[in-house]
Amino acid sequence: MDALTIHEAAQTTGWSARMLRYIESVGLIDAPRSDSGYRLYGAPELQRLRTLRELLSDHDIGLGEMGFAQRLRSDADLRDAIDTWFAAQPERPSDIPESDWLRFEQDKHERLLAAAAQLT
Amino acid sequence: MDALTIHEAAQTTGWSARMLRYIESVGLIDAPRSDSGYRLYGAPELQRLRTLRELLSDHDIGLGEMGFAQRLRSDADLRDAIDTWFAAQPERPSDIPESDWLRFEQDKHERLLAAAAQLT
DNA sequence: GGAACCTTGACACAGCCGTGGTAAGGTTCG
DNA sequence: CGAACCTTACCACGGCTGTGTCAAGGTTCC
Repeated sequence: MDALTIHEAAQTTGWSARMLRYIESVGLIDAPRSDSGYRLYGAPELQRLRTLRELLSDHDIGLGEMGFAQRLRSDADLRDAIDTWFAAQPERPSDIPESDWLRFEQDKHERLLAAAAQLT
Repeated sequence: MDALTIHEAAQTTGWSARMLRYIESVGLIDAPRSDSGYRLYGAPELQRLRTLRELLSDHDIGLGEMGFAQRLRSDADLRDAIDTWFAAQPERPSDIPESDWLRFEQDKHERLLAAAAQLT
């Protein structure tokens, strides 16, 4: 009983079956497959689907944006290029010094690392 | 001679005047204004416009994505929420351990901090 | 073996995005 | 003062996105 079929998963998560396939095609949530190729949604996938839905509506972003966020985290070159572009204006200093959020980011990553360590 | 008008800036950067205004509306590059409200593009703005163009074509992303990237760096809540969503699947361990890129990120931020320090 | 699922692939369609153009009005400058 | 700029605010339009639906075919199960 711990693996729902696509329509059942749709029902309990509030997505449509079509959207579940779409989400998979975007690369955000891949459901494991049965021997014959049926998608099987277990507890982790259902959880992610629900939190995804929350995340999108809470912050008013779309699947496209999430796809981009994912690309950002898998493509180091892109991440660096964008960071560099935003960081690079030594002239006209902005009202918020760049080093502030950099420091903040680093702190956050330390927090995430600590949290991740506690998961194992 | 160190401030170009919008059409001149368009000419030398390869954008259209229309796009320069659009880029500003997205919040990526705000040109300073003259007393009467004319946009004035100085060397820093021209530089950013050129590198922006490069960035977009090199990585095949659009202004919308850049806008989202900017939102990511200014909205700590959003950043944390997305990071948490991607990080949260202790079940089904992914092939690339999460802590790897976290560590990588932290290293990168240290590099960026060092680079920023050298700018001043 | 047939009903009720699942699969992929395609067509459809509203809505937003990038981009251009134009209109109505202010500014600069010869 | 008139030409040639600039401003904002709209309309237009092709293309991509999100979403639905349908078709053709495989799977499960009573």
